[in-house]
Amino acid sequence: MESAASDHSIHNCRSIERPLLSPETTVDHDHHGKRIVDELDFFADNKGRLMEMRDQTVEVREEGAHDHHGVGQEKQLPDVNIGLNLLTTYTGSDKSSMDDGTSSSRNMEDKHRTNELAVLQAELGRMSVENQRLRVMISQVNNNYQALQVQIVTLMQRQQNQKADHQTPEQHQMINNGSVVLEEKQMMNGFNHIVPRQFMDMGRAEKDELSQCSLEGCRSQDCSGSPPQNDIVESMECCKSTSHVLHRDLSGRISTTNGGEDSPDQEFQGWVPKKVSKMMSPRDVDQASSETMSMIKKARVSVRARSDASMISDGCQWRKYGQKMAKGNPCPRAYYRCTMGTGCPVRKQVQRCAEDRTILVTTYEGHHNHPLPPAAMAMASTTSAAASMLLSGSMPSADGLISSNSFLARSALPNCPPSLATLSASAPFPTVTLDLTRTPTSSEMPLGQPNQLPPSFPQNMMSVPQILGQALSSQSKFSVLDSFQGLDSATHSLADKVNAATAAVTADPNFTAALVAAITSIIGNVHSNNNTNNNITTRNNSDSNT
DNA sequence: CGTATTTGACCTGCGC
DNA sequence: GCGCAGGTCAAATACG
Repeated sequence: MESAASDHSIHNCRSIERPLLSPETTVDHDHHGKRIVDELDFFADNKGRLMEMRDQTVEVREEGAHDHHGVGQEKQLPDVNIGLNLLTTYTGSDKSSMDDGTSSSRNMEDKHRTNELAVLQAELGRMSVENQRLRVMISQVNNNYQALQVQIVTLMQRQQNQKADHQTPEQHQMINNGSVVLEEKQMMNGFNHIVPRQFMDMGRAEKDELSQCSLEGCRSQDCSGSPPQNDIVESMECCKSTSHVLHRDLSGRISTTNGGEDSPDQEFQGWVPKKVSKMMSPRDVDQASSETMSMIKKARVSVRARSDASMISDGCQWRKYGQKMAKGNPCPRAYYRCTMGTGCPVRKQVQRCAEDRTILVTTYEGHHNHPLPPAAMAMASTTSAAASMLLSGSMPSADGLISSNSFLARSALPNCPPSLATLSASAPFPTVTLDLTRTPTSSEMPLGQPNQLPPSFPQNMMSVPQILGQALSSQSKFSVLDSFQGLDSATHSLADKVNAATAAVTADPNFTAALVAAITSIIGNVHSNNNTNNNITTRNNSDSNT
């Protein structure tokens, strides 16, 4: 009976999706030759704007550089210069041959153009100053971030030393095992590179640490049935084990003794086969579930966007592994997993809104354990930061439990309009919802930014990096820090600077996409390109040299 | 033939 | 304990 209804519903929904798969619809092929059916390119508009902005930024910087040397405008502004020379030549050499009547009018025209030129020059000068100010701000942000990073590394090393001093005999035995020693070495070798990623993936790191622990637990205790992991997974797990130290120490919550180290919660094992969890003893499972599920929730980031496409393109490769009818929604929910990295734990659910089927709801869960292409960096960093923020806010601090709702609402997304980003810590999973189907009102726009976004979808998508950049790249990260460490003053001042920089950036929508994407990339992937923040300037410098 | 998708079955958690 | 719903698995199928 129900199945008949479900089938009917499925059929109905397919009738919605089928046209998208019809020959006249776009069936895309990415560079890997894999088929991507009718995706909405989430950052296509953004990318285009990024390219535009890059060019514009280069121009501004060139002008600004000349401006600082006090050089005249003729060299630096060839376009304007051409007009000026033409005017000068024209009014000078041909003046005698000109009719008197036309001559006076041309003089007026020349004066008018000269005034226009002066206005333009003043505008350029103002833009140059603004540009310089933004560069200084970004530089300050980067410096402060690096300083914090150093503190984190120092803290991690200190805690790791303490951990080594207090290792249980079991752990000593594990480390004496050859493979584990190798992992430890790899971990330490990649230490400096891992830190920023861990910093971003703190929320997931907690899950990952558990998966790592569960795997190690299998190796050390039930090695007989443990399936061999490939090298990639091994190395990734090494990274996770480092984050394990970081997060446990910072949160001060996860027990370092006996079963806590081996908590085999299947919920956090990424794509480890179920066989692994089944090999856990019931005692371990119980202990793990009691320890982890009581304090950890699965953080999710949900994005609502209007789209006729069956899936939004976020730069990652996804493989569909299931589809299910959800209660209360006639449209089926599709389940995807990331296939860009081996054993990547990231999943996403795609479902159309029951009330408005033009709205596509994409829910991300987990953090990528592999390098991401630039196109995927923005969304991945966003979801990572949002999930981390959510977990950090819902996790207890040293002073006690932080109310996730109030804490997050006030500190995590202070610049994000409530209508665009909402936080929910309700069961079963805490979720950040970014509603891209709405346009913020002027009163909702952060930092007094005027509402310049028409409600049409492509324009609306421009709000994504704004929201993400403001709310997640800056604020959420610091809220994570605040909840973990006693770096309040430093981080608050840093947050203030980021706020100021963000305010300056968002004041000019033309800069928003490029700068926010850059900042997001910096925060999300500092370890791989620690000078990414300088890329804006260095690249422009190199461009200006060419 | 290899890979991706589909889809029914199965597992798990939760409420009653 | 039972049923429901969400989530995942894996064999079957489709596709290039």
